Amino acid sequence: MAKSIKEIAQELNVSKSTVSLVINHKAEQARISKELEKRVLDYVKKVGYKPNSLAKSLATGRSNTIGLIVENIGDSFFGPFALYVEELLRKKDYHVLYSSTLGDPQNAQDIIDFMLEKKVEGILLAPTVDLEEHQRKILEHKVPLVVFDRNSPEVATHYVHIDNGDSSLKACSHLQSIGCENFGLVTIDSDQPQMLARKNAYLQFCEETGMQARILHLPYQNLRQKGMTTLQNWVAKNIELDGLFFTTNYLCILGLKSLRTEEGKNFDFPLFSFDDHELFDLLNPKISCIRQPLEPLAKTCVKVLLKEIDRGVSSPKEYVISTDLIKR
Amino acid sequence: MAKSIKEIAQELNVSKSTVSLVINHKAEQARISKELEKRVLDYVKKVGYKPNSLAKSLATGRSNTIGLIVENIGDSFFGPFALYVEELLRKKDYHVLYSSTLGDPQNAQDIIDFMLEKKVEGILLAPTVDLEEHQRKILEHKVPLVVFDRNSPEVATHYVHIDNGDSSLKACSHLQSIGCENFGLVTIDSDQPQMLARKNAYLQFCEETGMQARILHLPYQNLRQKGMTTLQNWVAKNIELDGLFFTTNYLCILGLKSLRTEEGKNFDFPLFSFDDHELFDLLNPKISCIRQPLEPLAKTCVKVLLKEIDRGVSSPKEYVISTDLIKR
DNA sequence: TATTTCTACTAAAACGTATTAGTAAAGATA
DNA sequence: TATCTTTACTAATACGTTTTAGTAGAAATA
Repeated sequence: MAKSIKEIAQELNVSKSTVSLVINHKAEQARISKELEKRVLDYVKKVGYKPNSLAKSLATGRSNTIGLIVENIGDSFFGPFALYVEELLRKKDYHVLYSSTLGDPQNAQDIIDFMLEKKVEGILLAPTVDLEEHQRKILEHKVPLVVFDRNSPEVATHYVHIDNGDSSLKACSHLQSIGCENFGLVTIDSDQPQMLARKNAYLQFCEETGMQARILHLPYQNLRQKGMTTLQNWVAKNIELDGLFFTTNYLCILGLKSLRTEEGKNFDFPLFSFDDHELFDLLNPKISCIRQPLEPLAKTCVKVLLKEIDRGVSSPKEYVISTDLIKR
Repeated sequence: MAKSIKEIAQELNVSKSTVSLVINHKAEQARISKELEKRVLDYVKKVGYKPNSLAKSLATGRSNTIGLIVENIGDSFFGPFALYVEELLRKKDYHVLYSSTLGDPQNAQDIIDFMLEKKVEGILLAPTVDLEEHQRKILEHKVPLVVFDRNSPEVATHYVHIDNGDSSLKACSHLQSIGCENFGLVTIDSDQPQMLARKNAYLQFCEETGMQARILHLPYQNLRQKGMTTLQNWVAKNIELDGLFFTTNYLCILGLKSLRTEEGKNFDFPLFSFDDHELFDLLNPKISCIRQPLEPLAKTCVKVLLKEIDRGVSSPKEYVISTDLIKR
């Protein structure tokens, strides 16, 4: 059914080269006559020719595809982010090959290998732990790489991210401004730099204001199982708490769920989330948050990556996107 | 940097065939001696050979990739669904090429063409309007196709879906059982079969119970702009309403947002959503819903598609997944 | 010893495309 | 008319792999 250039050439009694040149709009430059050009074009249209892009990529060395590697395409940050990326790249005639690592380095390795084998022209990566070596591998293959959201400082790459420290300070100030004098921080037991930055800003705020720091580290592994009771116990123990600052939206959701569980013991202090969520403005009490502006984030990632692809790999830079404080 | 089989062969003073056969674990079958096999294997490992999967696919006709086409990878149904699909296929050594149509047939056409050109081995499609022709095209190319969630009845394909009518009846009965005697239906102005099925079940329920049918059709286009006020006016006009049944979760969210807007006029009747949402159990009043079991849905889609790929295209069948009624 | 069988490989073709060097025929130049 | 240009193409090679048919030499058979 699907005809190849070879077949078309035979059926038209011309050479493969002619057909290929015409199809790729190089008829003029190759001095193909207008008549023949039209004959080929018409026939190509008639039989509904579709190029085999594998062969094409093999011959040209270009795949017009970029890889997007995230932790979880199903979550409320990466999903919409991926959509923006796809939209932006569609306009530039690129396609996106996405994949989720689920935080598993083995998955990440497989995905990266797969993408390199597929000859993606560039990779957009939100790294999880222990990915330094893979990043190096990508760079060794001369494949442009842009890292976003998280970063492993040991490998120098282009890095697009929000200002975690500054945003975190904004959050603290907001909580203070609405009357919280003893709010705690709930974060994840992980040394991801963005998490550390958020925590450190909180600590800095404590130091500057003299507020006592109260920090809960929830386990990164099996958060679902242990997280809720740990949080409940912690809140029960620290009765002087009058506000909670969650360093991610999924932690905040977990907080909402666990603090609601014991019907009578509803908390009655403000919650603040780093990262927005579709329904935060519907909840009671309303959740204020830091919102990562997805579109600017995606735009910057795409712009930087495309530039790398166009002009070749350049020396790594950092790109900081500022966040919005959403008061509710 | 990246060596090819050809280079490796030269450097080892053997033929390309030998290297290829060894790499593909066909050394024994091709009577390559153990010693040579080891020599090749060692060298291949040493130089970190990675096959060029474009060339491989071109030669074998297999891409080990399947396409997943949804409306919006960023939404709370398709995102997590996609993750399940990816996980399931990863186990079978397949990779997923996803893409979002955003409901635009032109996008859909481009995406399908792209996927066919990339020689995906099968396609999983949640069709939007006017996709009949594309589905035909896919089938013409002899590419296995499984349609899910929505369906255009004009083209016969494998179709995995939930039982919309039955689920809708369950929803109605539930609302009745908790005391609603005059609940209305809020749906979308679209002739997608699954929406019609949900509506028709409601009508059937009305007929059987004698309840007066009250249906609001919100515009599919620019829902965001017009939806809220339309809904507000409708609810204000129909004062006898004592419950609302939304045919999708995004309509329910819209409902929550618009009915909350006028602070004083909070509604005080139950809402029911077709499709769950991560935060529905946190809202007040709690939202009961029909939940589409994502995992069984994904499992069935993948199973059917892989079977088609394995055994060749077979005559279309329907697969119905039953839903869960979540009472809150 | 002449023939067959086995061993351990390799040569060659194929997948479908892009690209560059080459060429035959016609036209222009001197 | 002999040479140079231009026109309008095509042949050949390359991309990196898989696969099948083939082959030289050794071993076994008769």
